[in-house]
Amino acid sequence: MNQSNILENRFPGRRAALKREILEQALYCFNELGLEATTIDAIKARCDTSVGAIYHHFGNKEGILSALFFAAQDDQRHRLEQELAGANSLREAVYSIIWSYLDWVVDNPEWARFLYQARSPVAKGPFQEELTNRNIQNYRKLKERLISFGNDDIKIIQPFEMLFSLIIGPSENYCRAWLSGRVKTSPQEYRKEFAESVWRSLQS
Amino acid sequence: MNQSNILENRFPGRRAALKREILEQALYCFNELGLEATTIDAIKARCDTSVGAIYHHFGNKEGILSALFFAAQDDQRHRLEQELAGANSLREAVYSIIWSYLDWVVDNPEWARFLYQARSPVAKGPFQEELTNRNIQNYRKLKERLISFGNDDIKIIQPFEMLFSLIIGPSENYCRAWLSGRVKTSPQEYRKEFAESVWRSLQS
DNA sequence: AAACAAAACAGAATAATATTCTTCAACAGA
DNA sequence: TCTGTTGAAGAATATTATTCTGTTTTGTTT
Repeated sequence: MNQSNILENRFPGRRAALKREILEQALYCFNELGLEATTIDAIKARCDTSVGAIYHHFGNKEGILSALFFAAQDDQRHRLEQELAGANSLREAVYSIIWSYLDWVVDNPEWARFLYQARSPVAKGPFQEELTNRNIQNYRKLKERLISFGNDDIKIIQPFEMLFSLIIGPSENYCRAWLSGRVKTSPQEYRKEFAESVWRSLQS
Repeated sequence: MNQSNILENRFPGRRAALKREILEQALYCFNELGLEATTIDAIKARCDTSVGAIYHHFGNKEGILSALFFAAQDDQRHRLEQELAGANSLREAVYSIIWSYLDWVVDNPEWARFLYQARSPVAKGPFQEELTNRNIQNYRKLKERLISFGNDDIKIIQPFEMLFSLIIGPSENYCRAWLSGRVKTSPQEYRKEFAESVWRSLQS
């Protein structure tokens, strides 16, 4: 049972019920068994439907993968934009990015886990271009938002392409470790420390 | 053609020639086509051998994947240990970790690319336990090495499990972006900036 | 060198899995 | 009600992974 409503937001209505069900069970299978080890048959069995229905909705296995991936990514980005909208300085913006990221992962661990492992396959599959476009788009928007605050209150010495890695890198690495069980403490416990550390790292 | 000798180090000698060849071509296929899209037949065709030979050497597709993965990981760790051995302070140690990481990725881009995308599958497959053990081992060793310098010259406020993410997170994120083509500038150009930024982030 | 055992290799046969195709049912709009 | 469109089922097919059996090469022992 998924407490979040990522699927309901993206595929609303009664008629999409089976579509959502397939995606939900596929998400479970992918996370539990791994991408390659998950068979259409396994998904079919878990939601008690037919191969015909699955292929009707998604075309092929990659279609399921991509649908899940983009749903998750959009939800994550949506959260980011909400948080970022309230920021009134570069410092607040950096904090927003980090906190919204950590919060989202903690709120949607299964989706986050999937997002990490599905990126490479999606990046190579038939949705390659769509993914690239989205990334460029998101990247540009974020850049403009950050630049909008100006550099006055603090000198940001790093080039921009590096800046993004400095901001999100530590949180991302920790979340991966947490989702894989390598570390036990919830990322949320370190919210403050992550944001402050990053902010320190940005001072010239 | 691979200029590095990761394979020759790990599977030396004349008799392992085909084994190395299979791995090299498999690496190429996995990176080019993706893990799932790579078929045994495609690998077979590229090194002009038989399915029998492939299965004799690796058991199954996951066997190939895992052999490549552990070869790469060991080489990367080896480089880290070499660099780390020369460090005389916590500051130098942090620099060593970051620099050896960036250098290794730049020297072995194909291997690095593979390492990122193969982690999840290997972590779930039959070598799950071996991977976990190695990680625990490496993690412990690194921790002890860092602790050996003492906290005297600088206060490290973060808990240790978080510390590792602060050190390697930014570099890792940037390398992923670089290997996927999202950013163009070589990680090596930012060697200094990455290390200095991280060191700043660690000051209390 | 001859004999033997073990490993390397080849390729046909089989099994597992993804995908297509044909058919029928539910449903929305005229 | 009729009609075209979408949803769904499951048998049939195609693709791919894996097994199995036999042959060759290699290394070792006598």
